[in-house]
Amino acid sequence: MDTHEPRWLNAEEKQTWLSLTAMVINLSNALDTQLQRDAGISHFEYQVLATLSEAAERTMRMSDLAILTNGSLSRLSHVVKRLEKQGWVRRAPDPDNGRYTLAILIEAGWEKVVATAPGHVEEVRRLVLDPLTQTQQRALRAIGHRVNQAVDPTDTRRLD
Amino acid sequence: MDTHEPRWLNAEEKQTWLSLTAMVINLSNALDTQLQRDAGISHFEYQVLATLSEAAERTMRMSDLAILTNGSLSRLSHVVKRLEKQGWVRRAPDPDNGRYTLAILIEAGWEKVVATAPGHVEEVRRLVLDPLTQTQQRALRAIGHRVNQAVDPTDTRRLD
DNA sequence: CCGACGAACTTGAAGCGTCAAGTGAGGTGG
DNA sequence: CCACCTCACTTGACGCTTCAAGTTCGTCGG
Repeated sequence: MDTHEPRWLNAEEKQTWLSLTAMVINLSNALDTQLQRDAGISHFEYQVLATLSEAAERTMRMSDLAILTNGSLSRLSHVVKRLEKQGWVRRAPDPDNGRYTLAILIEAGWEKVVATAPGHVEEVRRLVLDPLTQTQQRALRAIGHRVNQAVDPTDTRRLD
Repeated sequence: MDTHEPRWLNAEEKQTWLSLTAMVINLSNALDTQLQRDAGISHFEYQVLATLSEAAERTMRMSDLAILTNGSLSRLSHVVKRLEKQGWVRRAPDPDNGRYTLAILIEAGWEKVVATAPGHVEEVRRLVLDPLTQTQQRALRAIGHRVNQAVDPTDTRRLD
């Protein structure tokens, strides 16, 4: 086999890594499943709706929304088009600067969030918050911060 | 329109949650990007090849492989078909029981893993292991274990 | 034995994300 | 004041995952 032998993973590091990848995939699946079952939307669609629902005027520029939802602009564009077709969101050019597009959560979309959020929050509690102690939650915030910094050092969101 | 008002997330819980979802997405993207760039394969394809490379005889039943890679059997079936087309894997019915299919890593696939693993491990170190202290790594293993148990209580893999 | 049932896949179609190539509005330099 | 450039998207095609239906192989009851 190889003879470069890079800094290989020892048993504990491997365990850390397996544990993390399993968690990543299991969580994604579980949340998508719950939202699909109870609300017929994907986790990303929910994130878009929920993020808009908390924004001033329930309105946000597409590019800002893309950053907050951790998605590409292209992905967001496709998703917002679908949400628009559902009658939950509308788009309008930013009057301050025609290059920007504003995504605006309209009434039916607000109602969708209100109807969906409680069940989703319950699931988040059940899968993540409830099984963890306060100390573990604090540790998880710090871990997330470190990893997110490593992935994208220019990310300056208030996620500490 | 609800007045149930479930146990809502407080500021810290919300921070924990945002931090975790951001990490989940950032990590998935970063790992897929690195593997795609350096080896032309997806993270899931790598997981399949790497898992097979560590199995006895470099052989595993499809259903066991699906569990270890956290994927559905259908997804695995499609992926293994592609890997087979690449000449990295072959399939054969289990001689002990014709209902099972064995996935077998052949020489070219082993070489692919050997060529790809060092760069991937480096990236895992850079993004996850290096930024975290020993204490945080221990905490992350425990957190992963708790969350994975919550998602699937029947999961009995040795992921402690 | 044989017929029904279930487990372990496999397949095809449909939907979502990505990537690359457009479009159109706002600067900016000459 | 107009050519050019860049930014903020938008679009279309392609690839991958999912979901629902098969198919095949054992097994178990009669």
